[in-house]
Amino acid sequence: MMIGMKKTSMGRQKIDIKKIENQEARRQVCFSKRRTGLFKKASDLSILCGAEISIIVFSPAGKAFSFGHPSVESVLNRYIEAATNRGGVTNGNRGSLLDNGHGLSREYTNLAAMLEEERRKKAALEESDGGRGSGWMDLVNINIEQLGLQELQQLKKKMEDLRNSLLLTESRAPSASAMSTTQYDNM
Amino acid sequence: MMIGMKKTSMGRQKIDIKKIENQEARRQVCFSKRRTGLFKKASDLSILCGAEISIIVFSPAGKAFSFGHPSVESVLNRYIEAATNRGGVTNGNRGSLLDNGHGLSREYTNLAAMLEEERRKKAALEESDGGRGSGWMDLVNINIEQLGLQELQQLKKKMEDLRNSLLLTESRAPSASAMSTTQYDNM
DNA sequence: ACCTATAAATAAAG
DNA sequence: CTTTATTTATAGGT
Repeated sequence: MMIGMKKTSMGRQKIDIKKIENQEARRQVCFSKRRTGLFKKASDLSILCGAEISIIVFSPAGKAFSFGHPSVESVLNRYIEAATNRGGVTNGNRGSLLDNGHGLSREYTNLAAMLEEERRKKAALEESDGGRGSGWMDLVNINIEQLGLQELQQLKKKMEDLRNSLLLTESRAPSASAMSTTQYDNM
Repeated sequence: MMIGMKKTSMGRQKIDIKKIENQEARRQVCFSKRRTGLFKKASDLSILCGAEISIIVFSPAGKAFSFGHPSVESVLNRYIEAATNRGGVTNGNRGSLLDNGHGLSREYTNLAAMLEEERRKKAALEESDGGRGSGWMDLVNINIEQLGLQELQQLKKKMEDLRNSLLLTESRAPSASAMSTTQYDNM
């Protein structure tokens, strides 16, 4: 830089890592730039080290963006599988459902409680249906309290398989990295 | 820096973004450093902009690491919900199952096909069971081909709800950011 | 794990 | 979107 030349920019300023509030524009710009940077870093990491990565981001406005290598779905599948095979994950997040480190009886309790809760939800749902339902759903209505641990585990696996086939089916030809800017309607 | 002082480091070197091979140690170090950096960037973004973020990373060795704000599970739930409500997502990834942009009849076809496949899987599973099963699973055995679109959609939703309650239940008290280094056994 | 020199990301402004 | 000045991330070495 030449001596005596006036600065034409104040350059990058240091900012505190705390929520940007009451500056809609500044926050939006920051989000866009940093989301781009984050996805770039993820891409670099996956290429350099051959790591599999999935990132999902919701903007403050509620738009969803995602990055995945080889794909979001394949990584989520692998994660869910790993968690399932382990019987749970311990990831440091407070309130994580997939809470590991319990014995079988505890797992049984949790499973039964969860299914019980689901049964309540379903009942409420069908009630709100105003009795218009054809009743076919009752076919899935198992008397959960009667089931043993092994059966609960089988049901769990079955539901996981079903969910996988419905939502998270293995992706095909996932050899390259992919970036995406999926946008749902603002929610 | 003092004049005449010898450089004690060659500083950061420029590297190409291509897979590091045949240098196990270098790749491992790179992975650790960059994973840390990636999670830091994600944390900064979530704090600065109030964004919700979930990151799942599998190391080349197969270890899983995750970051989530407010939690991995809550963001995955929101993502799956958003995809479900839309009837699918369009995320640029090749082979994505949640492929949107089709009419209802096409969705029906896909759903029926998926459930059909699931039926086959289940049959195979029960066969490998050697007939030891108590048969309770048949209660869930619906004649899928007979169902209409609306019923398939209800079944889909039901299965999603069940899966959510089994694996991705809403996390409690997820007000703060969380970093985690979940480790499964190498796979 | 820690250090240093340099590459890369990015805040503010145009 | 582009430029610029500065902060931040990190490759290689110890």
